[in-house]
Amino acid sequence: MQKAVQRQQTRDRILDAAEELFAHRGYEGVSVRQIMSQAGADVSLAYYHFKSKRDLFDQVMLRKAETLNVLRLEALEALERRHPDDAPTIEEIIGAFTKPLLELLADNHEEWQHYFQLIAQINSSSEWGGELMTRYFDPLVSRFIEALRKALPKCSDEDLYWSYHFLSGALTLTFAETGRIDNLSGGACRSSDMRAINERMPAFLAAGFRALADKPRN
Amino acid sequence: MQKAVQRQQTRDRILDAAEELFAHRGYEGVSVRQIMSQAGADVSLAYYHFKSKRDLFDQVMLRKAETLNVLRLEALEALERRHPDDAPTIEEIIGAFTKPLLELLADNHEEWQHYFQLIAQINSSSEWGGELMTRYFDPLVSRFIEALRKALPKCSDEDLYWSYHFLSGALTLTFAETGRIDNLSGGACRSSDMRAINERMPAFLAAGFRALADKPRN
DNA sequence: GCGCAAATTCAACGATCGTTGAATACTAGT
DNA sequence: ACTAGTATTCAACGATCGTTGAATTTGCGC
Repeated sequence: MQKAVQRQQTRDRILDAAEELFAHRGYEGVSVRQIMSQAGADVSLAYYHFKSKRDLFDQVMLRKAETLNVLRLEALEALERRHPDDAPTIEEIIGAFTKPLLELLADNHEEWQHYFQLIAQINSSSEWGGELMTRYFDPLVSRFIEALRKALPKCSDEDLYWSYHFLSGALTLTFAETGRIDNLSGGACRSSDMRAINERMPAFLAAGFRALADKPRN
Repeated sequence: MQKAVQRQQTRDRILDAAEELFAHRGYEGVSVRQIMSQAGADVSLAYYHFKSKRDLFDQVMLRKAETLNVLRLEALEALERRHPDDAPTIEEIIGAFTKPLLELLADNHEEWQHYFQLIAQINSSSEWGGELMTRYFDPLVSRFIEALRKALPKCSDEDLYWSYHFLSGALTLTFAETGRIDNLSGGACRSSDMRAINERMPAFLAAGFRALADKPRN
């Protein structure tokens, strides 16, 4: 086996183990030793491939963030290409924002579920929420908000950003699949039912956007 | 000073310090030593008042959960008393769910902000999300869902629980005041602007509920 | 004011933490 | 086959972790 190939394989095994454990127990809840044990390698190998525990965490975040941003941008641009003159509906724009997530989960559920759980934790963290989410996802988010602004020309900036904020909360919680809804609904709903989510989330959120955009301000 | 009084004061000082630090850095991110240092007491005093670190955490959760559940239930029952025959609107029910939070923040912002940040982290945690939130809040949540079901008689259980799930995500993120929206909006919105939240969140979410309730299923 | 129990401090346990430098195994290029 | 450098392992550092038992201070009832 080529050495460069093996290096990348080891690196990925470490990142996979770190991703799963960080998603499950949080950054501080996992030790480098536990990660390397799950990766099947010596502790100090982590410090050969990464500068520190924090750097390892950042690389976990970065790895899939790029994939995610590319797919979401492609979905949005494809949608806009289908609407050269008029603006797409809010449902379609939100669909372009969520569809890539659903497809990634359909292809490789376990892997991406871990990542989405990680994002949900970061997003709700008062310590890292601002900095990390901004760094990795805000450029794309701003791009989506621009599309929404075009589709809702009467909507004020303030209403637009608050609407997106509500969307963000619903989205991250839903894709984290924490099992909350399973317990609460007594089995009527399942966190992992992506079809149910796809049928409901864009409609629910689009109606919210319109409610704020159309509502007269007092 | 009475001994029983001083005991309670010390206990509360420990709980306050733990609440703030847990909210900021998470359960694993804080050591008992740091908590007791902030509380201005010896480390081992934590184990005189509480069984373990985990027990201390549980007591932090429990303390305000009861206050919160009582206030929310009162708001809902007051609303239902005002509607002896007809059902309240969705906006009113959601308002009864969120209004107590806003009022608690208005009275004592810092204290309750810490608690809401803590809840947001728990709610997004795949490890504790199911168990802890269910234990402390599900009875009241079920009560609210009953009220919503009455106001939306045509809505299926599945749509109702998914709608509440989206509400839950939007709510916990919003009240955690992570500062995400401040960064993203470039200052147009502020996480701490409770008036802006009160004007928008019930309207946004109520529209979502109606969109799912009225939408014909395919 | 004395005694007793409750509240608090002191000192320390073994375990685990993140991290590092030196030693070893391996493999690609010659 | 030899070498050079890359990947991996070994052994250990000081710091900090959660927790505990014994010693000490404190304050109320008699």
